[in-house]
Amino acid sequence: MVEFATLRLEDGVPIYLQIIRHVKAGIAAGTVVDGEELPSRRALSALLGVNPNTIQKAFRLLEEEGWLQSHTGAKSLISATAKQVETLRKNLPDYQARAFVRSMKALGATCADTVALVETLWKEEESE
Amino acid sequence: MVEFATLRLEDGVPIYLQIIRHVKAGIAAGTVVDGEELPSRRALSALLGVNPNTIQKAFRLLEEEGWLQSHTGAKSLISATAKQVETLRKNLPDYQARAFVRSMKALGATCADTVALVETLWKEEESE
Amino acid sequence: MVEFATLRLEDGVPIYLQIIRHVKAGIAAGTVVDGEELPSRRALSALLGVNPNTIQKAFRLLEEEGWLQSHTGAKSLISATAKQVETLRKNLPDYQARAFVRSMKALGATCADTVALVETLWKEEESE
Amino acid sequence: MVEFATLRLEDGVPIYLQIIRHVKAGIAAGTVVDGEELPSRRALSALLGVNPNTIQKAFRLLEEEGWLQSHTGAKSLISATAKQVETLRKNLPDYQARAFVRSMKALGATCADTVALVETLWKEEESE
DNA sequence: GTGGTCTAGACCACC
DNA sequence: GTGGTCTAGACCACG
Repeated sequence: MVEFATLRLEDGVPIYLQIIRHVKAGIAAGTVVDGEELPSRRALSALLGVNPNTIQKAFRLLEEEGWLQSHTGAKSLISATAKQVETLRKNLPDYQARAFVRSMKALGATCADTVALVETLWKEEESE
Repeated sequence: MVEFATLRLEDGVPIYLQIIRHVKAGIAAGTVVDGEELPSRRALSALLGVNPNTIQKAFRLLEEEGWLQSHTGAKSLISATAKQVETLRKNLPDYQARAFVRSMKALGATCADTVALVETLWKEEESE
Repeated sequence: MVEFATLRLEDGVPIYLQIIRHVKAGIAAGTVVDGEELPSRRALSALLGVNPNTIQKAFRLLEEEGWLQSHTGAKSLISATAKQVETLRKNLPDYQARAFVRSMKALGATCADTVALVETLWKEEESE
Repeated sequence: MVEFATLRLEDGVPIYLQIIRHVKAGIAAGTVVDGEELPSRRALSALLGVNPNTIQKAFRLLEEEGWLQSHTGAKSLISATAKQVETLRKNLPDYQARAFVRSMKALGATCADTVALVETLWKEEESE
């Protein structure tokens, strides 16, 4: 089952895009594999506190792009061939990480500072 | 004059927010100081390829938060007291890093993975 | 449903202000009452031939002044307590008349001229 | 000399348009006649508390429409042939008065109410 | 030239 | 369908 519990929605970015990116990023990272189940639209809607229509939109777009197969009355399943995954991994250059590195540089931080900060916060988030 | 040539606009995040962040990052980094001029709305609009109105919105919000002063017919000036800068310098990197850590966790990455990724990208960005 | 069919947009005055005035006039006249529905942004936009955003601005300002309540996905409703209506009924005609008197004086008209003009136009408008 | 002392600038309408309308309305009303002097740009700017550029714009447009003749170093003079005045009187249907009558009707006032209100306010304004 | 505002159209999230 | 927001372009007043 694709995991959404750890997804924190960010402000200013369309929610349906964040959901799509989350799924794609999981596929690229290998934590989400072909044939895996997705939560039902209703469950995900409740989990994220978002309108079912918005979930529906994300799922529809994912299906149109071929990352998802959904059959009425059954759960949606991830559909990712090795080739698709390969392409994704190349074309999804981990925007967030790259943007993060750039912004830390803009703030004048060093690589060591940044790594230390990440490690500190990682532990903090763990204990929450 | 505050520098914007290095700003690369990211897709999916409101442009005016990216401009605000860029200015704040400059202030926090110390490359932008109190009393410094900002480019005119038209100049910045042409440089970034966005509508002057979008720049206007970013500047208006920055003014409302007290980071700049603008007077009709004259250039806008950065307005940052030492105290404001201090606060910003403390909170901004932390805020960015926390969002990044959360997104990496959501992808199922480990702390070690993340640190490695940051170090790799840091070097890549350096050589560009 | 608040009626806008009789509203004739005037040139040289911001459209959103004319819309605001029309709604307030309706409330002051008693033809628009508390709890009444307003047309949707799209419907009114089509009726008046202006951008939906302009309607939105008028409605937003009316809401900020407490003359209506709007909830996403539902129609906007007029919100006018008896006290608010009373105040409006007293001040609005006076305000409009004062501006008119000033402009007629500025043209060098006499009081008698002005009264005659008003009476003439009143009849003209009646027969239309 | 064309009189501007009684002109009260209204909010929301471009200042240069209000100045143009004031002059034209004076011509149509007969209180401003051919050959009459206008105040200097500087004097009018000071009187109305408005930027000289804005006065200049109004004068320029009036001249382009043929209502004004200006010669460098001399005062501007009204230029209004009988025919022009006739045309103006027909085409300038006293927008303000008509708009005022309409708005009072929208407020549910009667003709008598309105006339009484105008007379009251006329005296009030006089004593100021 | 400068900043400020109004109108316009497209897109988002919600019912 | 609804209201809310972002981007866009033109115009205004000002120095």
